[in-house]
Amino acid sequence: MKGKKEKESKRDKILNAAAEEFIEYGFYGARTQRIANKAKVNKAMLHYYFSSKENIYKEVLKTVFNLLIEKLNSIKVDDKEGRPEEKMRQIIDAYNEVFKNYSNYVRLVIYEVITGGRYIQQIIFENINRIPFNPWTGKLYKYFEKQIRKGNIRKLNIIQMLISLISQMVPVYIAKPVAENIFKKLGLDKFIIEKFINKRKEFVMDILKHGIFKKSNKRR
Amino acid sequence: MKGKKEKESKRDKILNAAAEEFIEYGFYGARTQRIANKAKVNKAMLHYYFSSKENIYKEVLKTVFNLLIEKLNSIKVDDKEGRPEEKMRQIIDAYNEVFKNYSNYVRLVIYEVITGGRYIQQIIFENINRIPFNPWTGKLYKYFEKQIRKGNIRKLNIIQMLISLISQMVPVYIAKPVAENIFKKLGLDKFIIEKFINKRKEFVMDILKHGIFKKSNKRR
DNA sequence: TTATAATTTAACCATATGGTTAAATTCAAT
DNA sequence: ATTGAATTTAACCATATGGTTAAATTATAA
Repeated sequence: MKGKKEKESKRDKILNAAAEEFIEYGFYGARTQRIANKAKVNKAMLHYYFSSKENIYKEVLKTVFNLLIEKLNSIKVDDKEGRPEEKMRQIIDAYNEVFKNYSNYVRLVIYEVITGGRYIQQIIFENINRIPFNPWTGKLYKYFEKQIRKGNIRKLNIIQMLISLISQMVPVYIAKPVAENIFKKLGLDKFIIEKFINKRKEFVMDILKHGIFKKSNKRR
Repeated sequence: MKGKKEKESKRDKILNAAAEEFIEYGFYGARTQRIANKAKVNKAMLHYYFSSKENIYKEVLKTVFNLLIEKLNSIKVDDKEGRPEEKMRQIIDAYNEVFKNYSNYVRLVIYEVITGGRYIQQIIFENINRIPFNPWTGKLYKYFEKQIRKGNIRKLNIIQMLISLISQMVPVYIAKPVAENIFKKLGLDKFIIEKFINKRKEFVMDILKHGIFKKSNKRR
């Protein structure tokens, strides 16, 4: 999970193996023996390093969360340069890239949320200030706040807008395997899906361009 | 799961109990003994009616899928009446109502998709013609196709647009419990979440109004 | 090299698990 | 009331499960 230069520690091997297992089976369906097999360790090592299956899951979630937040936070939203529209494009590109490259981790976060989110809510609570779209300190939030103040985008609820931005991008990566199998069953070329997904960010940009920017900012 | 007038059959009791169990624990984490307890039947009855845990899951998924599709298909998209913008509002209202009222079933579908979708892909394949947004026979698809032809909305990819429409509405219902717990931990009133969610469809309508309708169709 | 700490192992544990089976019970038709 | 079919039950099964433990092995420091 961390691409460190030195040999992967046993603890990290376990975490990586566990992440795979939780992504595929969820917490309740994950099996400690399978995790041990994947990590090529004796099952008791899981308990030596983590004490319980639950602790492994918590640690995996924390690690996944930290990685995703780090990636999302590495996106520059400094408004000193670039037209607002161009900046929006960069944000969409960058976010899309994260969701695309880490779709398995996104999958795990979604699993956690749909099964009640008891663990991730604590993680979010403890890291609320690191989240780029939190309405108190989030740098992405502040960026859009400023654009509204400057008159570049319409006055609207920023959180609602950010939910729209993110929620339009995520599903295609999550549903891709299913869509491809269905296309296969329909005798269609799954290459169509790839093309469709590659167009997704452009479509989202198009909708948001028309949807939130003031008219004078738009290039037809 | 089916609100029939007569007393709920034992088979249906099992399906309802199983749906609850699968929603909470997923397929792999669900336990047949718990399903039996929830349904107030002896565990062997699950096998008498359904043969295996897998068959129960398939049947639950099929039933959930059928119900959701039925609800989504009951929405009139006849374009003989009402302005396109008003019609869009009705579609958003109606879809929002389905996602809100059946958020647990949506949760299960999402679970199935993120864990590989092996069962639901077959269900979708077999019912492709009933899906309102399928690009060959879907009535929602055809509706938007016509609006584009009539010049009421911009020329755009309809599937991309429908993904945008749906994907903007679903997450708030899925994340609601988690968000409420986080707000609670932050000492904030969870009533804010309820208000926020109630505004969601209006926001989605606003974005799509600006985002897809041609200029002469818009009321500022 | 030795002693200690850290890591790892193999065996174990009590219980859980999806599924099976034969007997008991209930239902429906005559 | 009787018979056969359908349903239900209690017990069972072989294996799986998360976790425990003491011994063995390895690593580290002096």
